[in-house]
Amino acid sequence: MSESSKDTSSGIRVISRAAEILRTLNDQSRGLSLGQIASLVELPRSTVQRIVGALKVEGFVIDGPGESQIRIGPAFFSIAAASLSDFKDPIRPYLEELSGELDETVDLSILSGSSVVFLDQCSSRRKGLVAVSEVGARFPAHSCAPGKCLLAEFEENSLAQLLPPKLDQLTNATITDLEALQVELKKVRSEGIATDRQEHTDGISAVATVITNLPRGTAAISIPMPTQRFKGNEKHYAEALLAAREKINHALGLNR
Amino acid sequence: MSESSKDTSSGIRVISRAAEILRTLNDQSRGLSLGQIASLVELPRSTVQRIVGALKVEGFVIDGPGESQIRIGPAFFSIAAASLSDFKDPIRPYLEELSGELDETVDLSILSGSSVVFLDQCSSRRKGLVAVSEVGARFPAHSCAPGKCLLAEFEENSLAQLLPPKLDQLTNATITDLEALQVELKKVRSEGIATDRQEHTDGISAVATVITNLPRGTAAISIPMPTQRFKGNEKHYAEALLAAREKINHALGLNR
DNA sequence: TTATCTGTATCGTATAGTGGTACATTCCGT
DNA sequence: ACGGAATGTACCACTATACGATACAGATAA
Repeated sequence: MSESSKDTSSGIRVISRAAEILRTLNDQSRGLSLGQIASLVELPRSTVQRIVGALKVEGFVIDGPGESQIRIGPAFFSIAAASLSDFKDPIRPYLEELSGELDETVDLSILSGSSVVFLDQCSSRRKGLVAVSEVGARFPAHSCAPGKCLLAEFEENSLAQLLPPKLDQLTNATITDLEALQVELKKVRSEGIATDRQEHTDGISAVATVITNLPRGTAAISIPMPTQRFKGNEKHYAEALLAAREKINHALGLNR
Repeated sequence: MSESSKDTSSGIRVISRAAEILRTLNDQSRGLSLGQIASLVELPRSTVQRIVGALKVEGFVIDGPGESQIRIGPAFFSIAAASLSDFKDPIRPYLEELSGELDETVDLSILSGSSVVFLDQCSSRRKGLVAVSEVGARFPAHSCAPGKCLLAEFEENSLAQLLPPKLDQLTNATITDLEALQVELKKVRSEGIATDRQEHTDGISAVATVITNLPRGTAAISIPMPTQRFKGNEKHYAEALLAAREKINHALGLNR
């Protein structure tokens, strides 16, 4: 019913609050003060201070040099560093192979809330125009190829909760209407390929597909490139991507 | 002793419990069942199930393919991936420079509890014998060069709580006595360099130094190599390391 | 069959987290 | 120099909240 932002919905309240604080901290890599966090997550400062204090003890957050510099802490790195390798390493060889074959950049990414996060990248050795995004970068999911193929894995009706109420417009090709996005995702589901035609960055297009049933969840592989190289070769890149996916699924023993 | 494992000591109980569950999961990268977790962290299964449930909602843990496959989840990656880059990227160029200059592997690591975790690595292009440890790997801190220089940053009396009661012996050069370790650390503090003479792995020696006051905490830079190349050149490598540290401190505007 | 795992659900209880309120500092723009 | 508004830290009565014993369905094994 209507009402409130009882979005929490389930689980232990402190934990969902702590998680929200961590997500908030992660967005602002400059660091935040207790008060800033409190107003961003809409909780009393005293409550935030206790939770942050607890997270600090565990190393999940850390004080920066000065005041108002609370940030994501090293415990996060140490836990993630180990598991991140488990995630990336098995797929890495296939990214390299695909990248070498096409001589284009290939990215590995996952969904984090309504954003795509890039976990790994194989750069092409090509000179001249190359599309590169940083590992660790976040893109709004609705605006890029890997995001769209990851979103396509969800039920139609669960998307509304997942996505923000308003879809940001990044270029004039960005899909900002939920209905239009649903139509697009339907196409993605049937083709197995998502295409981004300058929807995130002018001049850059991309294709992507999804790898499901990985031991740690679902990831996307994408190939971004200058639109000029993409035009006319859409099919070529899509097929290479699907072939790579097939190879990965087979090699890692994923069903589907 | 006395009593209980009230090691928690501070913070919110659920959070320290959740953190312990996460650390436990991270150690066993194969995944664990609720019951297994429960017995490892010594909590009732129902309690573990609620906490794990809450963590699952937030994406911090995820179910693996089958049963008894609870693991670290993608939310961890997505938060860490972004912040990890913030941590590594500013230092990376200097690692590369040092690695190129010496033609040896250079590692970046941090302390996680009583372990060292490797966050980044520049491999030498040298043929033949090269010392490589995986990014994400964990070494007991007392047994390796980066670990010793990170431990040297602590007060003498706080070490006893930080380290496990018994120091594991990995080779017959490993320091397993706390007193002896304290003496060694005193030397590390005065010289600014920690040396590992086959204390972690037979045949491998290493030097390391510490970078303090980084925006996200403290890290170590280390150069592992076959003992045969290290012998007689200790000073050469130590000086290169200190010079690199100076350069980093200056470039990143860290005091000290 | 029984025994032992798996994950899931229920529910009365009191513990554990909550958040108002207050304080010492420090850094602003008066 | 002076408020005013930040900062982080601390206290504490209240009751909502997390706790964990207990139970159930399903799977696997002996």
